[in-house]
Amino acid sequence: MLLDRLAETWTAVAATRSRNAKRDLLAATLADAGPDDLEIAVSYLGGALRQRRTGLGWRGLAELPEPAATPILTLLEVDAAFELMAGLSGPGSSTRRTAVAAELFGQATAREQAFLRGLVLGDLRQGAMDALVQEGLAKAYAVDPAVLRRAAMLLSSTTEAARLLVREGRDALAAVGPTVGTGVQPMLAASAPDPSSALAKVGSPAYADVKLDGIRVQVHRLGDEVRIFSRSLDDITERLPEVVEAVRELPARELVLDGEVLALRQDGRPEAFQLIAAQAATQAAVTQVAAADQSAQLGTQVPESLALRAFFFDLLYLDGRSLLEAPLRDRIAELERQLPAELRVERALVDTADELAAFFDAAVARGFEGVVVKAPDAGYAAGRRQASWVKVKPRHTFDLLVTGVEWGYGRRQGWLSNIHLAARDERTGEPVMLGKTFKGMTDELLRWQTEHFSSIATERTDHVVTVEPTTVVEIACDGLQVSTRYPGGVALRFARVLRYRPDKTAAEADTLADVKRLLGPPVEAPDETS
DNA sequence: ACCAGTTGACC
DNA sequence: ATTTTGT
DNA sequence: ACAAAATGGTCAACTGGT
Repeated sequence: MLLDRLAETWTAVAATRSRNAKRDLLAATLADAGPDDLEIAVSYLGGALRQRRTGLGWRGLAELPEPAATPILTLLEVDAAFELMAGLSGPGSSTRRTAVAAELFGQATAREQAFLRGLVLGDLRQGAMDALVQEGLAKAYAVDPAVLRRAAMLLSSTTEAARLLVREGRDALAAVGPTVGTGVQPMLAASAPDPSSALAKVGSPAYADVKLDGIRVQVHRLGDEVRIFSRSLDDITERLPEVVEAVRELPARELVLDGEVLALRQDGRPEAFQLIAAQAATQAAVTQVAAADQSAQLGTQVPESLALRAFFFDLLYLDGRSLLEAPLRDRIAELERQLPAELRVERALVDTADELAAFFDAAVARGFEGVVVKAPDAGYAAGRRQASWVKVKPRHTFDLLVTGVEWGYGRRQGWLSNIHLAARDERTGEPVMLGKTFKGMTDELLRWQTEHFSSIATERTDHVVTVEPTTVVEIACDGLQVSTRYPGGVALRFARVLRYRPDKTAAEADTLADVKRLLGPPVEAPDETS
């Protein structure tokens, strides 16, 4: 199949808002793809290359060669080119990658170049992604969409489901079960603003799990072989040797566990997410030892490595038996039989909103992120964000100044969208930037912002309109994080707009000191000798 | 030996 | 990650 | 009820250049 066929489909899919029409367009193209093309077509129409990383990004695509006049590229050729780029590493690889990319894009027509660009950047904007491609594929092959979706979730991707479907047929799809060693799409949680609405969504009684702010992991064990997958099903086994060891010591031979990895301090409170994530992103212990040796010789400091531990909250597979369809209460019972308490997330079974609120308050007081409220009867809905799991986190609010706004893209084109947020410096009164947000804005608010901020603009560039720092906006966030980018040394985490405060003047906005109170009482500064 | 820019992954 | 919009 | 888009911040790895 020619790449042009997918580029054409992409244009057509983007042109309609009807999901059914999108599905039919996708189905027509997928029905025409041969067995060798199907996986690539499924992946590309879903907006993704088959390679997880190619080393190409927006910078690498900044200058493209003249487009070709006629389409000649085949899917196999394109996939091979990206495969080549993905495999390049070491000195000279960057130059080589640029050359390969230039050759590929030089053979592409203008429309194909735009399509490829969207694939590389994950920026297709056609109003259809993985889920709609599944529907299209199901229609093209006349299989039950629910069967296809389930297979995709259990096989880790729609591409894998497509491969199985085209090679082994419909029956093989229906027979798919969870397999030790193949990542299952993790179940996600909906969210609620407070404990009582969470309980209202889930129903009672409900389980309340302490929500840990770390790295989501799915751990597979088959005998001595242990594999750890991240939320996106990346294999991160090499980065978490302590977790491998802990799981190897369990009595069960075959396991698929769902949990969170983090580090606790001496006092039992969790380390900051930033430290945990940094540790988890660091390659194998061998490298760390080497780095420590090296820095010892140089007399420099290497940050002390954190002891990462896994805390599990679900069990999906045990010794030949899938537990995906089993109700949570049964999965929990089995989890408690198989794992010692030190490896489990703390949880309670609650009946009332008051009990839940007390559990939530206690968890937050101990430094944890919040709670996840779960329906005892629900099965494990792989890959879905259902009301059977609902997370709740404390919400903090500040009144901040808007110092600038950025022009939006895509459906926000032509509107001033992303706003720059600042607190007042308590001494000088000058705004200190703490981050940006585009969240919480309705279309109506976007219209208002565009008009309002245009009227108080002091400076304009291509992307950013600087404004007089007089507008006060009420912002919600999950907390603060240490920042080297922003001058106050902190940035807002998950900031979103609640409402504008036309009733407040700039002088009434919160100060940097007000915001920093969220960090808790200031820590004794260690003696800094250099 | 170190720095800066880019990419990719986590939340 | 969160939120809004549209089917 | 679900899917998609729009865009946030941080960190480590990697590469090329000084």
